Amino acid sequence: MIDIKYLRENLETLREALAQRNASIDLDAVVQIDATRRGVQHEMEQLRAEQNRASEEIARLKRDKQDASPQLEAMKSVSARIKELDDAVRTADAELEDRLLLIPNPPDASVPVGKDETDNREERTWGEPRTFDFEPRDHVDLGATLGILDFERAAKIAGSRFCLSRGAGARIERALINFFLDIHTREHGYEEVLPPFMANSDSLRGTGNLPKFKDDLFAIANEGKDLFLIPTAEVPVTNIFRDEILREDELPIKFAAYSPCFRSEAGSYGKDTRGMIRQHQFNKVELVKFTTPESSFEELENLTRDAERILQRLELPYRVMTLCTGDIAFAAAKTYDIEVWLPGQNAYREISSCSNYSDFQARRANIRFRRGKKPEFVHTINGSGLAVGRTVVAVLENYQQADGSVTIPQALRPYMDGAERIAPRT
RNA sequence: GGAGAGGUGGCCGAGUGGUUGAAGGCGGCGGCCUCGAAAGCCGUUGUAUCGCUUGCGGUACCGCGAGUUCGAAUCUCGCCCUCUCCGCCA
Repeated sequence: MIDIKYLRENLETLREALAQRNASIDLDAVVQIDATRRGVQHEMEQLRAEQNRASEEIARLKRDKQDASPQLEAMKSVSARIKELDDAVRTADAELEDRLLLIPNPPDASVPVGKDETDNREERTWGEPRTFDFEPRDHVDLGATLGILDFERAAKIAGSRFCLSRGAGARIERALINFFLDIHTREHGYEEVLPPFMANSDSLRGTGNLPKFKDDLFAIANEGKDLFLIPTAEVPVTNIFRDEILREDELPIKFAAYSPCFRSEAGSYGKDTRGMIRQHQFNKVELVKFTTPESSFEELENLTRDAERILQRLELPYRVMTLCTGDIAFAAAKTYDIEVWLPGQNAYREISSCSNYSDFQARRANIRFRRGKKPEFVHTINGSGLAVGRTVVAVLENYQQADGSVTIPQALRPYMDGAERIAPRT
């Protein structure tokens, strides 16, 4: 959430930043509501002060067994007026909050200005896309031949955009989860957490998924339940410290969490319908950091490198893109996308998105830390480390052989009972 | 799902209509004492917001929301959450 004080004092800067994001927000209306609210609130507080003084007077008179009825009579109208003003303040407060919750995070100055994904900037590439002496197949073909990915039966069970993994397909998914968590906890210093896979609306508001992106979520249908399936472990993990004040010497706090992720994909009809690139449910290991404001951009660099290292260990070629102002997500101040090479699509595809949210989520979720007298908002950073389903896709497509079998990456073999390849079912 | 108990400051824990932002304790910070430390003693120690601004003052906050009242941590109603017992259950 944007700081209302910042909005008041940097109106034109903010207007420009939001324009670069292609966001149309009526900032003047916000300023107007804020001014009205403060005016009414001030008037109300003056009256309350008067009421408090009178109350003390009345208490004193009663103690002394004196008549207080004139004071009581006089305060009746003051009390009524306070109630009116209080209602007005509440109304203005609610409207102000509604509007503030819909204002995106202004992009950091280092973010390239651009209108859409074509303006994203390539930061670096790693590895060489492999050249095939045969026509490489995509993971759907490979998965069918190998008998490890069954989309037809998944559709029977749950509908489109689900996958049923079998045998080595299920096994490699589990192997990757363990591999990711082991690297991040043993080598990168993250603490493993296993969070709830459902979260309430306060939590989703904290991370910025609500109120604006309700349609992207699956809500639990039970009557009266305020619960949603999490779209990413970022939601429960970021909310671990909601409404808490941390100590400076605890920071940075680094969590790695496995969770399934549930997304309605409401806005993506007809997009990536083939295979397991875009599913209603997928596994992911998420990295989440809580940092001081001055260290957050450095910590974003580190977190991105931590995610990249997984691809390096799996020897999968990738590139890192900085998202431009027009492509960056609602809550993020800066985002790097890591895109893995997929021979089946002859393209780089996103496998991790690493963002610095600055104090945007911390303000919404009220996550602070203390150094000196005043508590300050922390900065939050998170990124995939990595999306598991898409890693399966990348491994199958990059490690496929002419006979339809798939070699298992060296780093993964200890997690697969030493197996070296996945062979077609006979 | 049924029955009961309870939600107060960083933590524990008093308070049951009127100097209560809230006793007391713990913890934190500063000081005294000491060669140093511990113990002991003294002092200090919430958050948010508004207004004049080295500082000071106002207002709000005792799970959340509504109500009664001149005045609510305290009384009434609704909701949420936690704990204990029973039932069901991986």
